[in-house]
Amino acid sequence: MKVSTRGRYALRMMVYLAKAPKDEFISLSEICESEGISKKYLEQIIPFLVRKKFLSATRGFRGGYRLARDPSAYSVGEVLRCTEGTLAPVKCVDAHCGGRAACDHCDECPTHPVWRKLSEIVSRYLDAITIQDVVDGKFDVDQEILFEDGSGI
Amino acid sequence: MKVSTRGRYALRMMVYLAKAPKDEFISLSEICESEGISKKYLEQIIPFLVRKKFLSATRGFRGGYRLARDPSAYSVGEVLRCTEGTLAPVKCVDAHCGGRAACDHCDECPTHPVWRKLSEIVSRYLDAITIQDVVDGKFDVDQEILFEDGSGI
DNA sequence: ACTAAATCCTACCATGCAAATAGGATTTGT
DNA sequence: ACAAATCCTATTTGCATGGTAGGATTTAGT
Repeated sequence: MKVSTRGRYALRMMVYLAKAPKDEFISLSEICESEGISKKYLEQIIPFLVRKKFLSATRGFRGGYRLARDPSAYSVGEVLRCTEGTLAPVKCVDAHCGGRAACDHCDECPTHPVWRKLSEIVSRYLDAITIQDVVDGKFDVDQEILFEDGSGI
Repeated sequence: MKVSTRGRYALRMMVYLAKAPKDEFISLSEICESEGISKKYLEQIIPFLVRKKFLSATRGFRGGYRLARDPSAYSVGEVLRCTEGTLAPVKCVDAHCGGRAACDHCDECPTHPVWRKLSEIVSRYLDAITIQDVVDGKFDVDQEILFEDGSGI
């Protein structure tokens, strides 16, 4: 039930960039030194963020990275999903497999709804906070956002 | 961000036992056949549940396992914590390390509160549903239970 | 054109852990 | 004694995480 370093590093990087002056490209060396993350390793995580247009990059002299959008336009959830692949706590509730593929008896499995709800709760929380929120230290989310269907959880 | 088979198997086993006639000892063979789980593997997970008095066991002829308490007296959270070790999504919010040990700069880390809140949310949900709830197919939890501090999340 | 600073790309390695298997020792009711 | 079961301790296998290495490519400035 752990978030891997990929997702954690990615999030820290995005937050770091969000704090930098708007439109300024920050070199990977600076990010890694400040955050204490292996440059070679972060270098390996970044392409995912670039490919999804979360970051824009310039190469060459004075090159680096910056956020492609406003910090308030990223949810933490999408950043993590981008690097982790999924936020589902078990394979069989993963949207990628259409809710099956992993096991062929999800319908009868009494524990399946537990994981589905858990997945929902996790996603709702992480999708409700933005990179800007993290910068601002705001983590309390309105219950209305989390429970917009009005059906309890 | 995955729950391992240890936790999933343990939960399924507990639910299976909860459905069995009260006070009847069920052999591991029966459980494994019904649930389609490797006997040798589940045999390895069980000691944790026995040690924590979640299950009681009898050895020898006609031996087996049964729940030590009423199904409504177990939360899903404690079962998972027992087998998974922790439900914390990152080391640095793990209660075992007292909130540090993993990293030495949790105080300044802007992402730390995200993980702490996430951990809280996950725990609150899983601690609010019982094995009996799983048997009954009840997974909707009152918002009051999840947000008992009245402070949003 | 040259150079230095940077991203980009591809491959490789090492460690740990999940998941499962194996083989037997022990207990217990009949 | 026997059979059915739990208990115990190793061992194996595979894979993902986390990290390293080396170089190719791009770019700005001189």
